[in-house]
Amino acid sequence: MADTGGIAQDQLRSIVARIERLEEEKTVLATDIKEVYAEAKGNGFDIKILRKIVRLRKQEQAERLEEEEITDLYMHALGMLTTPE
Amino acid sequence: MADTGGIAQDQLRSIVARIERLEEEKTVLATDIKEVYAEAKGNGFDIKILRKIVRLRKQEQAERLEEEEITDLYMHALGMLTTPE
Amino acid sequence: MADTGGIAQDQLRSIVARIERLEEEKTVLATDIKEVYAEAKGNGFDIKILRKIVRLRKQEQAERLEEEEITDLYMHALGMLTTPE
Amino acid sequence: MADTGGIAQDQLRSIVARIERLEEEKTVLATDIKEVYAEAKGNGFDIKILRKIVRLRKQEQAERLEEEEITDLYMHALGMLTTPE
DNA sequence: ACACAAAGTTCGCGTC
DNA sequence: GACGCGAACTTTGTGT
Repeated sequence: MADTGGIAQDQLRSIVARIERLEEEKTVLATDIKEVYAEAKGNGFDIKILRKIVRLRKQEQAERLEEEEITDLYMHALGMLTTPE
Repeated sequence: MADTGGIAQDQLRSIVARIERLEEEKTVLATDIKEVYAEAKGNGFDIKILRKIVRLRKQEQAERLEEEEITDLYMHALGMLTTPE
Repeated sequence: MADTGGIAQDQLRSIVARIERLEEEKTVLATDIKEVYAEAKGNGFDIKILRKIVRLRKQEQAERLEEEEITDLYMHALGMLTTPE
Repeated sequence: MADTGGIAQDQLRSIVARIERLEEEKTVLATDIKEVYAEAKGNGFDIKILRKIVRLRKQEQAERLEEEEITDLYMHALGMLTTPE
């Protein structure tokens, strides 16, 4: 990495390129999502409610995962498991 | 949409499913990006600096686009271009 | 606000002072919370689990509020209420 | 703590209650701070700049404390002070 | 103004 | 007991 004239620069370029590529794809998806909402609105759905439904479903899933986690945590605390794999 | 017993529900399901699918993909990309940063860190790069580089490049690109836009605008104003189709 | 030599400066001082005062109090509370965790650890409790319990309880409360909200939203959407007050 | 049927549960309840109480107060303060910013904005101040001012002042204070600490350290090392407190 | 997403900072733990 | 790592919390910026 101290070799600033050599391999490090190539590595840096590669890293930046990969990140930019991924971020670009992410932006595309964000756009797609917006379009779905817009289309739904065109079909008479209320975007605000749609967003809330999506959010609620995400929360419910998160809650489920969280509960599993805490169960695992307790089981470990009680010595019922040795290590998380 | 008032037809709550029929097609609207199917539509709603479809919309929510599409959004959730896209958001999931977006999450995957966010994870991938984090992994690239983590890998870079493992190779001795400073994540904070990497983020700054990426941010700067995005800004520069935005500025370049901005300039192109303004240039186009002027050229149109001067009658040097016809309207873009 | 353009009157930089006069009232605006006093206002600015007052604003900054109020914020700093509040942040100081906030920091004190954060310290207190840490101390409770530390004390609990001294009594054989697992900090990680404690944090998770607290988080979970907060989520559950948030979920309850969220559901009420969405209920209201639907009722409005169905024309059962006129305006949110 | 292994006495899950007895005192530990009371202790746990007490711990969680204390934390939740403190966090609630902390939330109130956070809200108050936001309100001060909002009010300032209403009086024509730029929130972003205000935040920067507050941040800078905090840094400066931290630096001052740091210097005092180092000074104390040196003075101790030179035997110019006895141990504090 | 509110909620979401991203970034930065801090904290707790395992290791040496 | 100090240091680094990984995770959690906080804060900042953005979009609706």
